[in-house]
Amino acid sequence: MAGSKKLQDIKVAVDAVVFGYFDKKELQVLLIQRNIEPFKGGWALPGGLVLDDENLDDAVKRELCEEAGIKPDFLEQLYTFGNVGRDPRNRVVSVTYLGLVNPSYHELAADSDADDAQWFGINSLPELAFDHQTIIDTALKRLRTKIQYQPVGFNLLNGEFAFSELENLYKTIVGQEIDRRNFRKKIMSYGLLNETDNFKKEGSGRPGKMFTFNQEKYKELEEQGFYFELK
Amino acid sequence: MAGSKKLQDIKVAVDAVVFGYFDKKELQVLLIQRNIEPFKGGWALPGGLVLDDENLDDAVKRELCEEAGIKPDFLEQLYTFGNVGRDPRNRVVSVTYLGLVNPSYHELAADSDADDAQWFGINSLPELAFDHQTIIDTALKRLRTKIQYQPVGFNLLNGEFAFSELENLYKTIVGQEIDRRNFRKKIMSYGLLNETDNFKKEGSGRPGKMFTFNQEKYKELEEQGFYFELK
DNA sequence: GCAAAAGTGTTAAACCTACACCCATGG
DNA sequence: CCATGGGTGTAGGTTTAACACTTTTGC
Repeated sequence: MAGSKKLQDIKVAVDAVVFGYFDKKELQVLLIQRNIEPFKGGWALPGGLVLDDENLDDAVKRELCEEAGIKPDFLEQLYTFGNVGRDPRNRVVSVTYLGLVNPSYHELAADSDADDAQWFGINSLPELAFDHQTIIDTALKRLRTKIQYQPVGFNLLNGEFAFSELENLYKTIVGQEIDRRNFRKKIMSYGLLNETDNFKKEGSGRPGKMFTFNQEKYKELEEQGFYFELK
Repeated sequence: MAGSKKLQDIKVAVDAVVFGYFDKKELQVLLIQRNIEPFKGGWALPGGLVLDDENLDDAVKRELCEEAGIKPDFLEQLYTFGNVGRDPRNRVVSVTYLGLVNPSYHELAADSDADDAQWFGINSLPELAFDHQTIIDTALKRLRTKIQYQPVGFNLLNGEFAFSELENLYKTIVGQEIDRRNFRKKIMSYGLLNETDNFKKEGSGRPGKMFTFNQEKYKELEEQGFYFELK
């Protein structure tokens, strides 16, 4: 760390790309309508400046809570965007996060000042402020990769889910057909799903068994060098 | 981006973990001896504050050039460390990078103000300033993972290398024995190595053919959805 | 001719892929 | 009884893993 230059004038922000997966259609992204300039009235990722005495992780969590009443089930650092000129006002370096929430957040809470927060389908996003479209692209790419070697998909489902929901989720995220039988065999072979006594009731057709993901067992296996992997 | 709070007082720095691989032993990390407080006289990663009108990537490149006369063959963002208290003076958020250099950097340039830059074996690091040990740990972990699904190892070798050098590199980084025959078959099967007419002269035993890595072909294949992978 | 590293094939096991029919439910 | 989605097995091909001897060179 050198630095003998005048006074650095750079702001540090955090922004989050939070994905949700509701009603078996496309992935959704959480956006906030801006009520200040620049891009006033436009849509942007939730986020904001980091407080002086606040860790980065805490800052994102705070912003998500304040702006949308959301506590993601999964949240990890994505990438730091800091090019000159990405914010027209002054230099802002933004540490971005990738978040995943379960379907209980479909209806955004009426508590909090969340009235300008909204879910948008990944394929029908509005024009976005700053370089936020790039950030979303980066997040999507990461999610697509990550879901193939870490069991993060479960964070987008309810605690209890039918197998077909998992199937649809993977089809949606990876964006291609999967072989139902092979997929089930593979997932089941890891022994990470616990069968419950419940059955999926909504929808037509034969009701499917509900499963839960065994997080503890996964952690255990992981420590022994096990790698979740789909191909 | 909310922010109506007083004035944010956070500095933005970049730091780099640059790895080198020389004389077939352990991986080496580039460290700089600090000549200012805090940790004056101690060892730290190369890096420093970002200039107001400078992109993050440019900032790391500049610092590496200034502090050690090095231009890495491979350089990518690693992680952003920004916890309160990681710098005893004031709040510093550090965007860290992972860099790889080829063996021509073994002797650090006499140009530049590089006299306090030095290579340290990954297993014999001195006490490090700030949270730099954590950063190195993160970088090592990333390198170990990355080398298994992206051909980054070649950036640690000379343009022309013997197969055994590649072998040793993988053994060193992954930290376990590999089957020479299977490894060679696998690598060769990708058709990404060009045979040269040269032979390795140093060392005893039968001289090995020298190869070069075909970067162009790799880029091409990559665009067609090809994934380099070792297992 | 000895020590040191380079070069090379085969076989069994594991894993992946492709593929189609019957089952349980609600209407 | 029909429509809808749930649940299941097998065979062929590909990939991985394990394993040891011959070749070339310098000394």
